[in-house]
Amino acid sequence: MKMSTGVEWAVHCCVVLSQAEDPVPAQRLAEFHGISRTYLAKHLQQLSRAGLVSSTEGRVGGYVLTRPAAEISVLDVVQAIDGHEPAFRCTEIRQNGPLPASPETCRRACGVARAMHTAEQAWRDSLRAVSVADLAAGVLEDNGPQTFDRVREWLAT
Amino acid sequence: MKMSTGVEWAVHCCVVLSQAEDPVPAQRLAEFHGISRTYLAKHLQQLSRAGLVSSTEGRVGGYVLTRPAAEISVLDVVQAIDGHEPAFRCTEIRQNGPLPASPETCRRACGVARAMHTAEQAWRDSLRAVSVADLAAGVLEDNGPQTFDRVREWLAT
DNA sequence: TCAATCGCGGATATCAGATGTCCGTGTTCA
DNA sequence: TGAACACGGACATCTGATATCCGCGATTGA
Ligand code: SF4
Ligand code: SF4
Repeated sequence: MKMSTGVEWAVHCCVVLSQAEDPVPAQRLAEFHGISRTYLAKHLQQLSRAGLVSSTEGRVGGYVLTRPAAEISVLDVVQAIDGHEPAFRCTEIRQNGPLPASPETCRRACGVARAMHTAEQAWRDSLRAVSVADLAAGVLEDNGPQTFDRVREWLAT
Repeated sequence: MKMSTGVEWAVHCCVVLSQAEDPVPAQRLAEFHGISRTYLAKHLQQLSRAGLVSSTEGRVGGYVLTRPAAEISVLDVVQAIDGHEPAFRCTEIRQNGPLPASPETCRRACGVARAMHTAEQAWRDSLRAVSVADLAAGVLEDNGPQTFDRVREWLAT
């Protein structure tokens, strides 16, 4: 049970993008976070395909959020990077062995699968309740009010 | 984000064990579910180390639950197999780059990590609310009242 | 027009962990 | 004493995550 580390990168990038007024190239986002440029590019493309960010090509291109940060939940970012596959995947072992469950009882998920899916639903609900804007506010609280001014200043360099 | 498939095996084994009156050898549990004997043995050892089942060696050995099924939650089984590591692991990328966060602000987890951990807590709470006994009751409901009689009969073979 | 900068997608390499097997040891019981 | 069993370690294998690279097309400013 491990989440892709790219999720952390993507979330941080979204927070930064929420504070930038111009498109930010992947190059810049990568060096700001001290991470691999080429690999981050892959994840930004995933965000793009998910419709969370939009890209502009060419000389002064880069990435911009497509919606206000308050309308982008952490769940959106997580699912854009990590996919929509549930963590628990039923192998239907109840259909194996000397006493297999009958096909008609297998039409709906068994109790085990139901419990797992309910738990994952609770997890998703919790992540959906937090937006990128909330996170940005948290950063200000933790690092001081001028934090994003410094970020914008560095991005303009 | 993927849970070990051994979790499904382990949960099913616990349900079966909750209905057996004698110790059940790994061999038998494996063929009942149509899965690998040697690999399942590994997982049963993990359950044993976690204190969920107890093993008796020797000629008529096997596995028995150490507690009533109602006192074993699905979370217990999941953590015994999958470990206690959180799915989200902070890499502290806020300390990288041209504007690193100061060491004292990094003493506590940032907003991103807090949101992730809260969500995982909700997931654990949901799994903790379901016991192996609950699952066994669900099986009876899905597969008919004589299901476990047939299971016990086969185990006695 | 031309060169530099940028996003995009595919191919590829690398690596860690999950999955699965095997064997030697010790233990119990018929 | 031998058969059946649990246990742990040492492997082998396979999958997916991680990471890099290259060629392409788009855009912009010199
Ligand atoms: S009992 Fe549930 S988890 Fe197990 S094989 Fe059946 S549907 Fe899948
Ligand atoms: S912002 Fe949170 S998740 Fe990101 S590096 Fe800092 S502590 Fe880790």
